[in-house]
Amino acid sequence: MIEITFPDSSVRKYTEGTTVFEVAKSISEGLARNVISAKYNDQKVETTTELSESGKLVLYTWNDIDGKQAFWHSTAHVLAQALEILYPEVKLTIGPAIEEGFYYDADFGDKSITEEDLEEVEKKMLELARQSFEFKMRKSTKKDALDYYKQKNNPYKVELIENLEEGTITFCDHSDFTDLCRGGHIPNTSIIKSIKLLSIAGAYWRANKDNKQLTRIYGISFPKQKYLTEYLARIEEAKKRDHRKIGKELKIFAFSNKVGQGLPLWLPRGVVIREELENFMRGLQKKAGYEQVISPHIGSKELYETSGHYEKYGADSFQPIETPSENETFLLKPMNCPHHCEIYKAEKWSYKDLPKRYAEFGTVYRYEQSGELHGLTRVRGFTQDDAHIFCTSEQLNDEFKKVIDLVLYVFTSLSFENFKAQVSLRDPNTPEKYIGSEENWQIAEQAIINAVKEKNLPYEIEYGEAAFYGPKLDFMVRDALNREWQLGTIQVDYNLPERFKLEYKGADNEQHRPVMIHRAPFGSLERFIAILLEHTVGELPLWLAPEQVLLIPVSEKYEKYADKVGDLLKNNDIRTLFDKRSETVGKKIREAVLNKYPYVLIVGEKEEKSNTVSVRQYKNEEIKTCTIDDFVSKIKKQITLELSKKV
RNA sequence: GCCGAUGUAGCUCAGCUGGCUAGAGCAGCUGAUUUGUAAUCAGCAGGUCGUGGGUUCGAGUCCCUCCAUCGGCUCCA
Repeated sequence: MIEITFPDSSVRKYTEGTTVFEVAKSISEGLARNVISAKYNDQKVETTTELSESGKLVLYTWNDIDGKQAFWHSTAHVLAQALEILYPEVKLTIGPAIEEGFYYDADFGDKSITEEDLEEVEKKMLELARQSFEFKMRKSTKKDALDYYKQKNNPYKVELIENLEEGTITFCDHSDFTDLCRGGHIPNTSIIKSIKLLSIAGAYWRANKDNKQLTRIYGISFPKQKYLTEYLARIEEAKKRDHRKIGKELKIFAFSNKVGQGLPLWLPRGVVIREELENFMRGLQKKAGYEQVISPHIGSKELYETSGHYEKYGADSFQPIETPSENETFLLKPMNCPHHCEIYKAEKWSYKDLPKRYAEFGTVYRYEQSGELHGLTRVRGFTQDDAHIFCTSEQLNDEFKKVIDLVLYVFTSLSFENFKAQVSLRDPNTPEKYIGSEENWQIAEQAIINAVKEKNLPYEIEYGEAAFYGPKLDFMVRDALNREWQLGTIQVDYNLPERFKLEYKGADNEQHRPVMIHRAPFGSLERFIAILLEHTVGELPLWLAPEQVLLIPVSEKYEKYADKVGDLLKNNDIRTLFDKRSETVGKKIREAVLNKYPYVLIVGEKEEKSNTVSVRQYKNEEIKTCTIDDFVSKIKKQITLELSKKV
């Protein structure tokens, strides 16, 4: 007999060799029907796996992430099988489950697969799935495995196997198809009811661009047709809130081939949003003891040689700007920090002066690879809400926490709740990628971890994601299509102060080196606004709306009164638009709704007589009538409320 | 940069396997209408069919180049 412990810590006894499925059945028939995968002693197992020793068992159904992963990974096997049938020459590589769905990377040789071919593959997959093949794991010796793939002329699998330990090599069979696999499958193919192959992409073998590029086929599958329909509907819905679409519709930004790719043009309505956000940030920073500075868009090559950026990124950046004078070279600034270091150096400082906090909405230029550009979230010219804090080591922890508070305040004010903190540390295996001493790195990394812990911020640690000059804390947010983007960032830097020989006079009358904190709560205004547009579907809070009020007179006769109302609103700094066109009220309202104006005011005979306005709020068909003064104070109150959300 | 797809009017799109002067809706302009809470009517104008080359009697349609965009990969200060 063996003892099996379940997640609720209950223990049951079974005879040796009982399968996972039978265990599920002993609990309930329903569970047995739905169990599709399991973990035994933290190892992925199949439902057919026989349990031969006591241990901890976790059963998974479709509703568990691990269940879905097994489901999708199993579907990848079916995809591979279909590919082998339809393209006998194909060389299979790997096919894992991903966050949503699965992919399979394959080498099709000279043949190129297009999206039109996917339909046929999909059909074949469904045809195979319906035949209810069981997934069965089989052990193999290293030699047999190598022989099998050598005979199949598949160098990729051979490479994979060569890196595996003897005794750990398993295959998964279903139907007459077999694939090298470590396990984690559903019982059989028949529970895959619907499959959608989504797209084709190139992907390098082992994610190394020096290797051959393989064809990657992405797909997703479900145990019910209904789930696929819902999934596709959700994707469609997400596309509607894509900031590129909203930005065009609401005339917020544009791109022009003539100006250049990745260089956004801000339209007047977009500029209102930007300026409001900038003013908001300026206000917060002023309160928090920051000082605004301004630096030019270019800097001499020497500046970046001092900072170390030239050596590190010079070749992959916008190339140097030459002048009529010889030996005079400038670079477009890829970041503001070197300039701010020089601002710090413009004066001599005592420990009593620190921390110095220099803030600037600094526009920087980075030569991103063309394939990587993406709307406003990945561009070649953008404006950071940048600031650099120069402080003593003793002040570091405190300053870092203050910055976290600021970032959290900003996020909360804009109703971003779905973000996560990522602590980015060095990749311990490639120390040569980073500049600065080991000791300083350790101090900096510890400072971040301490601050995050003290703030009770949920976080995860990513090794190898640090900047080359220091570790960082990033705030990650997902876009409408579930892609993850970095917004706010806080970075500790011991290196630039060293390189620029920054100093302050300590209480001991000796010169000391300050610590530098880089931080940008928005990250960049471009990316922040992009995510904000998706987050709000373009329905911005009142304080950010490019136009807050649209005025519609019922007919020409009431334009005079409308003008009076408009003047009053404008005198109160309420952004007001007046629709004087000779169109019907119905049409004007329709357009106002499409443009997502927060308030529409309609004025006619009634209103003129009583000195009132008819108020129609966005997404609210209920019409309210109030005096102009009441309306003005209502708007002001709403904006104050929006801006004073508490963390 | 790499793999794959796409590119027709300001916007959204139609244009079958190559065949009259390339179409529609919205936006725009002109006129009529003076409107009470999601589209008033009529007329007009607007396109070197992304770019450059080629095949053909004939190219928006077929082939190649380049550019841009989209989905990924790689990269990311």
